[in-house]
Amino acid sequence: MEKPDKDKFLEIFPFFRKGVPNLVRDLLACSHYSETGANTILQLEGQFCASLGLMVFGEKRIFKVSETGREITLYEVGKGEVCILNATCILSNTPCPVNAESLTKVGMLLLPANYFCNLIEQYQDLRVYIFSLISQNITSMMDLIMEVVFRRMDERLMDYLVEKSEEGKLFTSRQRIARDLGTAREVVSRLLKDFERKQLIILSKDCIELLGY
Amino acid sequence: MEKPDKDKFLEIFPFFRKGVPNLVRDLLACSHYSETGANTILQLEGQFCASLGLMVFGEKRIFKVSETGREITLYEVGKGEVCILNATCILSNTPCPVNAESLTKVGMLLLPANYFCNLIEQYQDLRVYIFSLISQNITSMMDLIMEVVFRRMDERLMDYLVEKSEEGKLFTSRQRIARDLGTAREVVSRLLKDFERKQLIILSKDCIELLGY
DNA sequence: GCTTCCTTGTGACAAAGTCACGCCTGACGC
DNA sequence: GCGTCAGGCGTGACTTTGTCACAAGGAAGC
Repeated sequence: MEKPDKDKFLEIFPFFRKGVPNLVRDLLACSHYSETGANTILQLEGQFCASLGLMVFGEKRIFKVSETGREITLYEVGKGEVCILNATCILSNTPCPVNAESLTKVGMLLLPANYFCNLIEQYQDLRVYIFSLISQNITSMMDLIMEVVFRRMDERLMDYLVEKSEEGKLFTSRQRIARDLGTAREVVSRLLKDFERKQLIILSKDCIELLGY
Repeated sequence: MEKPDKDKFLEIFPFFRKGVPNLVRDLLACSHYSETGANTILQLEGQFCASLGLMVFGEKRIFKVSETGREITLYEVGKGEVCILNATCILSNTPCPVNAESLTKVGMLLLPANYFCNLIEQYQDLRVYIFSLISQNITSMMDLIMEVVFRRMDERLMDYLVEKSEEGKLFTSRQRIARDLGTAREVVSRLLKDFERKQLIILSKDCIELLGY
């Protein structure tokens, strides 16, 4: 795939349709296009962000790692989205507090940090866009805190299965599920077996099948 | 106490010293001053924020409540600070996702939502201020998630005791500690007794005394 | 064939949350 | 004085969750 033109860009980022056309022109003029394979580290905790990544296609996950190696996925960023921590780190000139990893092959428009700072000063539309992203993100952070502090793991796991499955089927390793939920692989295994015993799911090689589907 | 004048305001919010003087003038002109007693609910989850509260003195805590009644304190806001969720909710016109409660008697400058939106469009200094608040806050949310997901409660409790105590002494109920940490009262009791057994603290009526002090 | 890496299963144990119960104390009204 | 009521606290039993050590299986590469 090539760097998107203006029409293609507006198709992917429909938010900018309502704004002034110059913003899109400048965004495209200042950024360059880059693709990366699946399962590649895109950002390490503690590093400064060189540029803002506007996702053209694919998905990446934003996550934290504990000292003991356990992980938790904070959120995922997909087509037509921007990682809000990426934006705030650039705007506040602070190092990035999280890691990022591509889940699929990804294509991004990379807007260098200083251009992004200029554009956000210049265009009210862009400020509104970023603010709305921030508020959504903070709210989702709150929800995540609620999840991990107050909810039981079996509920969280079942929600995860329902959300991530397609047509009642999910082909994700327990390891990966544990990493997303912020728990241990053993816990996921245990709970999945409980679910099977309660006839909520069927476990077969590489596949978790939801019976309620 | 009365509504602060310009000098008093700059003493409390030194950030605005470097900015244009008109911003402070407008901030003061548009806001009114209000005081509230200790332990009073200032904001309920789900309600829209009528105005931005600039803390002149006192402290409030921002917290979440679970269905079962357990609580966790997300952060506290003190003199010279602004609650960032308050700001983002106004700017994104979304209902507030958290509760707020005064811990002491508090005095706030209340800047009505629409004035705040106007001022932030008008003054770059104010935008920079809010952005820096947001990035700090998001980072502190990340830290909180790391805490609750990855760290053990005894470590978190000991950190809490050290941070909150003055001259090695703390006069906080176990109930309140549990509410701050997002755990149950019984857990706090149990751990404090462990600490005492290990000769890390001395428990007496109403007081927790740190021995390492 | 072999090694290497990733994933999984298991049982035992430790840490943390839940629940039911009862005690104490201070505030309030009578 | 007295009763009562709410809030804080302590306890033990139990469940849920995280940790650890160990073993086994499968896929990929050589």
